[in-house]
Amino acid sequence: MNIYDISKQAGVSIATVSRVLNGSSSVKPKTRKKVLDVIEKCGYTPNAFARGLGLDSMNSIGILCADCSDIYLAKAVYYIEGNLREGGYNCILRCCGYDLPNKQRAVNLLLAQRVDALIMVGSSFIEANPEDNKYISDAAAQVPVLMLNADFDCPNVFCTMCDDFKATLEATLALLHSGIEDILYLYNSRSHSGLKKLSGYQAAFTSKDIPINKQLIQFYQGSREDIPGVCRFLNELKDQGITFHAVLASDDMLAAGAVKYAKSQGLTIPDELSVIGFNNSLLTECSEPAITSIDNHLETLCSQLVKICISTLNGEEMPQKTIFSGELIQKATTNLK
Amino acid sequence: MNIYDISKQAGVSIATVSRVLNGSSSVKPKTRKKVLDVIEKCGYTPNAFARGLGLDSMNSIGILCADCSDIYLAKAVYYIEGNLREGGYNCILRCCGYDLPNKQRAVNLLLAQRVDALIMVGSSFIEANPEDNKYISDAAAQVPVLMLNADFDCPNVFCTMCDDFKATLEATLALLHSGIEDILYLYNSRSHSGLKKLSGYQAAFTSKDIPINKQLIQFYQGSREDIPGVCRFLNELKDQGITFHAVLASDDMLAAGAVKYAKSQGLTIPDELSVIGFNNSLLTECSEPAITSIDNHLETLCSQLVKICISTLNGEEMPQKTIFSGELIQKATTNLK
DNA sequence: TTCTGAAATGTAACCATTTACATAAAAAAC
DNA sequence: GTTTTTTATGTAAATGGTTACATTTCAGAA
Repeated sequence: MNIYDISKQAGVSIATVSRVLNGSSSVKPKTRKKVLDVIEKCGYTPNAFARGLGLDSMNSIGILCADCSDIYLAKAVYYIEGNLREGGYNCILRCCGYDLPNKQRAVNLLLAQRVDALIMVGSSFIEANPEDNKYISDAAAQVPVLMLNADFDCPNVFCTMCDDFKATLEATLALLHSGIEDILYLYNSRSHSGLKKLSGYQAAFTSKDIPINKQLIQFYQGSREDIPGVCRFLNELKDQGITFHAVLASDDMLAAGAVKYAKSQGLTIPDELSVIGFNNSLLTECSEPAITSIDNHLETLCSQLVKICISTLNGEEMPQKTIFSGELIQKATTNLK
Repeated sequence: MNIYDISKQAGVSIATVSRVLNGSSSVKPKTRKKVLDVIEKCGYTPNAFARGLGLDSMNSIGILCADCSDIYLAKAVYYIEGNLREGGYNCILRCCGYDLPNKQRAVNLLLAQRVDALIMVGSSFIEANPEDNKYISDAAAQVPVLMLNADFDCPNVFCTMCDDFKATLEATLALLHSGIEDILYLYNSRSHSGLKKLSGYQAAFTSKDIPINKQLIQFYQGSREDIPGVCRFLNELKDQGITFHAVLASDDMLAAGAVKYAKSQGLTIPDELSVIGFNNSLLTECSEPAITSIDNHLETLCSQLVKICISTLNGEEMPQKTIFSGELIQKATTNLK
């Protein structure tokens, strides 16, 4: 069943059938109806591959994501997919982990699938060594590249992000203002955004002329899902004599681990330990007490990103960077002024 | 840059280039090298659309999921995508919510994209009214349909699932054996699998000749992410005079709400309230105490499902149903024998 | 009625592959 | 050194759309 069959049965040419299907140029209402009736009767669906070949596009967007089972990235993928769907696009999803070769491979495979654009979800796509980011600019030479929560300067790369630096700066200042100075900064990702948060933390101390205790900057190497592991890690720090009265974590999972740590030590929250997480995810509500967290308006970020994506594909000129502010959502693990 | 350009530069025919690219029939090593060198030099990538048109396949699988931001479904999508990727397939992801029209629409759009198979992630795809499931059998008439955690009898539909009935039966029996009879069954989905769990719960009582208190079967209508809402809901039940000493929840989010409820009432866990969740997700570890939960071996389920998918596409005869057993993972919210 | 221009429709080229079949080259058999 | 068989390669016809351009149709003007 192809366009020829339809054209024969409707007694028109294939061009007319095609026009009816695409609503491109004008077709006489009577003809349109005749064609639509035949299409309906036959249950005909145009062949997407042939259409793709002719138009050089199948309206599909490649979504790259280190790990779509991550509670935060999953939400991002969800919002992005939803917005693209609304816009009439298909999403080809590829999880690629955190290693460069896999990321490169994933990009190449998506480009080979002839996606219209590439969306990189999460800051893990930017490598510390600038030369390693060639894979991004190479991709951008072929299709628009959209990055969520990453900051990368390159033509045809569009970044939509939360100002992690500012958000962390403000959260740290809020803790300092409430009189807590021994704040543990706990992070689990050396990604771009993890480091921006770290500098926000540091900037807060600098702005107050308070020296930074390097022991209070700790990197957690364990699995991203191992909350008991985070708890153990903090207990080990404590055993090493490192003391702190607040934990500022680069994500909610680490914050949840900190809450568990407080429980294991019999510390009251927030009096003896304040905890601030990042992303304001479901985990903040699951934990008891509910965790204060920095919300980065993920839904807005994603809808904006997709808007830019689609507009760019339609040939509109779009801003290369779109930056939103984070927002500290106070819950029960802090007692800030 | 197309196959003709390559064939010209390599001094061979396009058929030979095609054969080199596909490794189909034999090509003289010398010729192969010559062609590969030209391909390499030109950075040529075959046009996936033309390939799709010729082969009537772009090696892509449609993944349908009610909501890929759901902590459990996201993991399923992750495992499925990973296995498909390993097998050389692309994933077209479409979230479609829980309503029939959207599900139908999503299926049709994926079929219009000419996917090789359709994977439905989660039990939400089966409608209560059998007639409404025609959209599944219609789809199965075109491509293999694989269902995760759903049980549907239809040619060309392959189901991979956990025996929710048995798992819930065993969990309920374990509670009964430890002397708790007023067990609240709390669920938030009238999906297929939600109802199977319910019947497991009921069967446990029946097998022990204990009457079932209908007040202890409660449906939570709120959002799937609203843990405080679950807590409020349970408090309302308490206010209505409904008492219980255990909560068996159809997922971990509800169980986390139950733990919050115990806190709000000052009940000790597990002495005054036992809690059992479902899925053994990250939430079980985030909650304090960690929640006893039924693990349904999602990773195994998914890898099996994809294996069946790929084998079926390769023309192998595969079993229509694959059933695994769940496993009760004891943590700190129960004190079972 | 004829002319003019716009609207509707048709023709045919093009998109870039795969592959059945034909043919040429090489290897094996005689 | 032929003939036969096997292996390697080429030719050309699909695959099923889109669309530039050519042609027809038709309404309104002269």
